[in-house]
Amino acid sequence: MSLSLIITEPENSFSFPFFSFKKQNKDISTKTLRPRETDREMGRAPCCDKANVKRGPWSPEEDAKLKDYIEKQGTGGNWIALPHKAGLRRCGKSCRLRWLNYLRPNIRHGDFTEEEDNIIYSLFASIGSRWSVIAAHLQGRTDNDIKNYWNTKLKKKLIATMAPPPHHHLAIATSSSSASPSSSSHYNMINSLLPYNPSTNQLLTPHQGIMMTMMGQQQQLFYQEDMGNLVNSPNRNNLIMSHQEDNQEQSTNKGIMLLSDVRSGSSTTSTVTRVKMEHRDHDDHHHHHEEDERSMTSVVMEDYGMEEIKQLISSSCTSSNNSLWFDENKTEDKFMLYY
DNA sequence: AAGCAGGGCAACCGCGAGAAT
DNA sequence: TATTCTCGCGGTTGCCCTGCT
Repeated sequence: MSLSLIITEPENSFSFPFFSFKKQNKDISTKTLRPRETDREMGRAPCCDKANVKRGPWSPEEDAKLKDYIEKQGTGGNWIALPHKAGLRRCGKSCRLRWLNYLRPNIRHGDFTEEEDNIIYSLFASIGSRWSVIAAHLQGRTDNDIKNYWNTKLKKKLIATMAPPPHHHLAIATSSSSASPSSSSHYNMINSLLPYNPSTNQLLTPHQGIMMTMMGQQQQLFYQEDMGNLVNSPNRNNLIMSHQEDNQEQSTNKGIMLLSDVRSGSSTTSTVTRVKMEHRDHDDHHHHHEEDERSMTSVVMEDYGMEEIKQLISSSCTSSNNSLWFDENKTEDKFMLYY
């Protein structure tokens, strides 16, 4: 049994509908040359003279000064120099924050509508806590506002309206099944959860899925199985896909299929990974799955590109229990099939 | 009325990334 | 190419207000 699942990842970020994360730059060879390290060693000069700048709440006079200056002169593309020019004893970052979150025109505060709630739910489910992106979808709202609203109200609202998950959870970790490990990135997502509603034996909608993610409970163990690699080359436009004959009961045949691309020169390698769920209180299932993993066979599907694979899987989603999610915000050829 | 606890929110902090030099 | 500067982001902090005892 493997609790880790590695997804090949060609870009710098990766998001699932229920959690997202940024790829951290762990390249030691370049990291040692990064400005951050150099700055730290040398003692980075602060962006402003902390001793001579005012901190804390803004007074109406300061607000007026800042607003007046920006409306007349603009920011000039330099927030650091702005407070001096505007006659303010404030840090440039503080000015920027004040302007963006409070003073700029058409800002709205408080009284989030039901529609806005739903947008936040939906976007949080698909991209996670990228508040600036979420804010971009809500006219007049700032990322700070949404973040505060989420942390203080929406989260509680969700918890209050949804029952805690009784039995099932999906703990997902990353693992690699890539045929080209040199181009792979490994992500550790052990604490993340995938959506699944045990009472209906179905995966959850994005809205519902947030709840599971937020609960932070991992009462169940799940495992992943490798489904092999898809190889899609312009020169050899075949797909080689390992698959497994699944003769398990329908009730256990629930999970998530992850497809992701790794481009290497003219060819693209796509990793296919299926994550399945199991009942912790049924260890027999657990062993049964392990046996199944060994019975993988290979087939060749001619003339399928990534788009065709998507369509193929899409067209196979005839059951209402299935859903296919593409990452609308990313450009990678990556999607998930819930089944 | 005073003290305390919790919630809400504005502001701060530190970091990564990209632009500029 | 290496270094520095600046911006923008998300997480965190801390103040203030409100309600409860």
